[in-house]
Order: sequence, then C-alpha cells, then structure tokens
Amino acid sequence: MPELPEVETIKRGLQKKIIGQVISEIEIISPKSFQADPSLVVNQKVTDVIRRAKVLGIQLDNGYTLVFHLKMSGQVILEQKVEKFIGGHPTKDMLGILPNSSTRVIFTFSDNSKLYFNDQRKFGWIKLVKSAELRVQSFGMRNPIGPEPLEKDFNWNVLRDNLIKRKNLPIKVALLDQTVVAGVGNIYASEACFNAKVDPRKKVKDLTEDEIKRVTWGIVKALSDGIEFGGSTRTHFVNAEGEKGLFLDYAAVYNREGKKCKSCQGLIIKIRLAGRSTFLCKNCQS
DNA sequence: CACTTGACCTGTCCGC
DNA sequence: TGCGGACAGGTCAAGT
Repeated sequence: MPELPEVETIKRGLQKKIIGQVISEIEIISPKSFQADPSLVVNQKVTDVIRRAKVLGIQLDNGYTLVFHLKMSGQVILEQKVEKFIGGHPTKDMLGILPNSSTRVIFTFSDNSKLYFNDQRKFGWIKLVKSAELRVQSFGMRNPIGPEPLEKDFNWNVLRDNLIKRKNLPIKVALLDQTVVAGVGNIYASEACFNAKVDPRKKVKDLTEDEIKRVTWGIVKALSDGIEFGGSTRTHFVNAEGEKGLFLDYAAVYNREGKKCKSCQGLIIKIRLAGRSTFLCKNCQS
C-alpha cells in the first residue's frame, strides 16, 4: 500500500496515542510478518514514532526501534471501539472488527488497548533495529535510502544528481527507485509527473533542466497534497484509526483512465511502464 | 553496471 | 455461478 503520505498519516496518528505506553504483550499470528525477538519488545515503553521513506518506526526505551514495512497491503490500526451491529450477519471485515483474517501481529499495551498489524498479502514485515544503527541499517531495507523529499535540503540539484545512474529509464520509473528519492510509489509518481507537465515515458537523459525542476516541485506537491488528504485508499490503506484516505478523490490522473483532465479537459490515459499502471493526460503531458 | 522480469502472497473483479 | 487470468500503494533476486 502505502507510500510516503500514507505512512506519514499513520505515524501522526500513532504519535498522538501510543507515546509513553508500555507494550505488555505480543501475539504473533504469522511468524513471517514478525522477524524479531519478542523478548526485546515486551515490557518496553514507546518513546517516539518515526518515519523514513515508507518505513514506520516505533522507538522503544531500551534503544531498539520496531520498524514496519507495509508493502502493498499492510495496515497498522489501533483498537477501535465498534458499536454493536443491530440485525443481519456482517463479517468482521465489514464491521472493521479486529482481529480479522488479515491480522498477522497483535500488540497489547499496558492499558489493555491493542495495535493490530494487518497484511493481507504478507509482503510486509516488522523488524527490530538498534535505534543508533537505523541509518547504517537503512531502516531495515536492503538498499540505502535516498533523500526525504519533504525535507528542506531536497532540491532539483539533488534529484538531478541521483537520477544520473538512471538515465535510460522513463522518469516515472526512475522516481520509484528509493535510492533516487525516498517514499514515492506508484500513485504519487504518476501524480508528480502530471504536476510537472512531463510525460512519464520521457527518459531521464532527455529531460531539460526546467523539466527536472518541475518534477522536483511536482513530487513535493503530490506528497504534500497526499498528506493533507490523509493518504490514498485504493483498497487497503487506513490510518491508525482505521479510516480511509481521501487523496484519490482529488488526484489528477491516478485511476482516472478515460476521464477528462481537471486542468485542460484532455483525455486521461492508462499505460504500463516497467509492469506498473501509469496514468497521464494525453494533452498536457507531452 | 543498467535494466528487465518474476517471485513473494491473498483477494477481487471481469470476461467467457 | 464457475473458472481462468489480470491486477493491486513494493521491494528484491536472478537473469540478460
């Protein structure tokens, strides 16, 4: 699921509720989803919640950080109080009752509230990394992570330099490379190219300086808007309270194949780049 | 080294 | 209604 705005939305939701709480119990339903020693987690107090790229981190007071990667279908949801359903036989998934069939790990806090890690496709993971080693360990990722696009020091020079090794790739595909820029995924890569009025198929080496500047701004705008709308929900994403994100109602091109461009009334088309669905306005991105 | 493709999983939707 | 295939917010390894 989640790209930078979705993970950031979850992070902010968790910060309000779990800082200072002590993890009293962990129930591991799917061992593949929890690649850590539970004894280093139980009885530890949460000191902060962080995000780097698409990785969420829950910092503990013993010097370790629980890092979560949600991949395509992961969710991190705090226990919700659900009203009793009157009549009928709704499923747990319909009601949002947790745990459900996608629940892989359950954390219980000392006040008896719970945090659920759900992940239908089981691509996601939770690992434990020493907080002091987060950077060297790339927050649990295999490869080094590129610059945070919403930090002050991100600018078009940084993007241009990082794109050099991807000169033969279409720009939209290059933006998915986490070593180039952190946190951009398939939705926001299409949106960033639209914002920049750049054809996502255009190879990096053919981009002008002005186009790279526009792409830089386009990334920042897409991600900032995403956060403002509480993230994108295509199917799975929910925030820490279990609520969907609204960005896709606002999005210019993603999932709008056959519709009119909100800016020029041109046709939005869907293509495939590197095996991923890609959306663009035929008229204003040429 | 740069780039492409498939694998990892489960569920849903669409066409026949 | 059943069944096969395509597809879904992401990496990662193996292949060319």
